[in-house]
Amino acid sequence: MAVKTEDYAAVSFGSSNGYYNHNNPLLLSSSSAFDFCQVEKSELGFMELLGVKDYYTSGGAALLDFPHFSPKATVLPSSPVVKASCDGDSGKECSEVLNHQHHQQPATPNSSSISSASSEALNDEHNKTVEQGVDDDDDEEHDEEQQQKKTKKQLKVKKTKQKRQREARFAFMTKSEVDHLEDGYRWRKYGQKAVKNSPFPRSYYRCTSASCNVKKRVERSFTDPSVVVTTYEGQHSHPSPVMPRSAIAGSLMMQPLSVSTTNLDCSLMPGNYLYHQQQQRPVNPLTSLGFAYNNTNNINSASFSQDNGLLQDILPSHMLKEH
DNA sequence: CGCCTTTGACCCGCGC
DNA sequence: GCGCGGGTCAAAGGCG
Repeated sequence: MAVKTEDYAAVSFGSSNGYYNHNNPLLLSSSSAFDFCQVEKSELGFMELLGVKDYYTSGGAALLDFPHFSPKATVLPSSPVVKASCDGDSGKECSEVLNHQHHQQPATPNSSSISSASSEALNDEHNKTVEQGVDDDDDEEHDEEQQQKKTKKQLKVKKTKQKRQREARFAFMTKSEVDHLEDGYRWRKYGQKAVKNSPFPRSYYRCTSASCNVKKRVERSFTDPSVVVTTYEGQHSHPSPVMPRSAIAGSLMMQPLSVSTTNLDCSLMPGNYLYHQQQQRPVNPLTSLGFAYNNTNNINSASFSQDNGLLQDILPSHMLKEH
C-alpha cells in the first residue's frame, strides 16, 4: 500500500531492552498510522528525527524536551531509535518526511489549514442551527429533514476525513501507570474502542480548545501492559493552557541538571509544544518530563534530593550521585 | 451548571 | 454484497 510521505510522519522509538522489535506486529499495527510504515532501525536519535540538535541520552534512556509527561511516565528511550520509512521506499527516511511536512505545512498558529478547518466547523455549526430552527410538524418534511441531516452529516464526515489524512501523526511509547498522560493540554474524550487482539481499549481524545483540531489516541500495549502508546494527530493552534508558575520556578531549581537545548525547530514538534517553553521559560528537559510541572505531586527541591522518583528510571545511578 | 466520560449507534474503507 | 475493524457522533449520566 502506498502512502504519501506528506501524509504521515510516524515516529516511534524503542529501546535496547526489548521494547522495540523489528518484527513487532504491535508496533506496526496498533496504530493505523503505522499500518503502512516499514519500521527500520536507525542510528538517528529521536530528537534528531524531530529536528532537535541538542539532546541528552544516557544509559538507554533519553531526557526528551517534550510536553509535560506525567511524573509516572517514563519516555521509552532513544537508542536505538526507529525511523519510519513510508511508501515502501526504504530510501526515504523519516527526517525527510518531517522536513517535507515542514515545508508543506508551516506550523504557525494561524496556518491556513487550521483556519480553514475552524471555518468549516463553524459553517457546519451554522447549518445545524439553521436546520434545527425549522420546526415543522409535517411528517414527510420531517423525514426529508432527517434525510438532509443524514446527507450533510455524511458530507461532513467526508470533509473531515479528507482533512484528517493531511494531518501529521506522531506516536510515542511511554512507560506509564496511567493511560492518559498529562501533556500540558486539555483533552476531551470522545470515544473508546476495543482493539482487536488486545484486552486494552483505545481511547480517542480531542483538544478542548475551540479552534484547535488536534486529536490523540491512547492505547496500552498488549505485549507489555506497562507501555502506553500515544498517537498525536495535528498541531495545536494555541499555547499550552496548563503552565503553572511552579513549573517555571521548578525549572530554575533543576538547572544543575539541565542541558542546553538550542536550535529547536518547534514546527516539527507534535502539538507545537515548545511554543510556551520558548516564550516563558528556559528549556529544560526535566521540567518537560513533568518533574517540576505537576505540582500535585509536590516535587520540589527537597523531595527531589531525597527521592528521585522517575529519575531513577531514567537516569543511571552514577548521574544521580553527581548531584 | 459546566465539563467530562461513557457507550451504543453509525459511517466508511477495505478485503474477501 | 457482506462482514469486519477503525473512527466518530451524540445522548445520557457523573462529578466537582
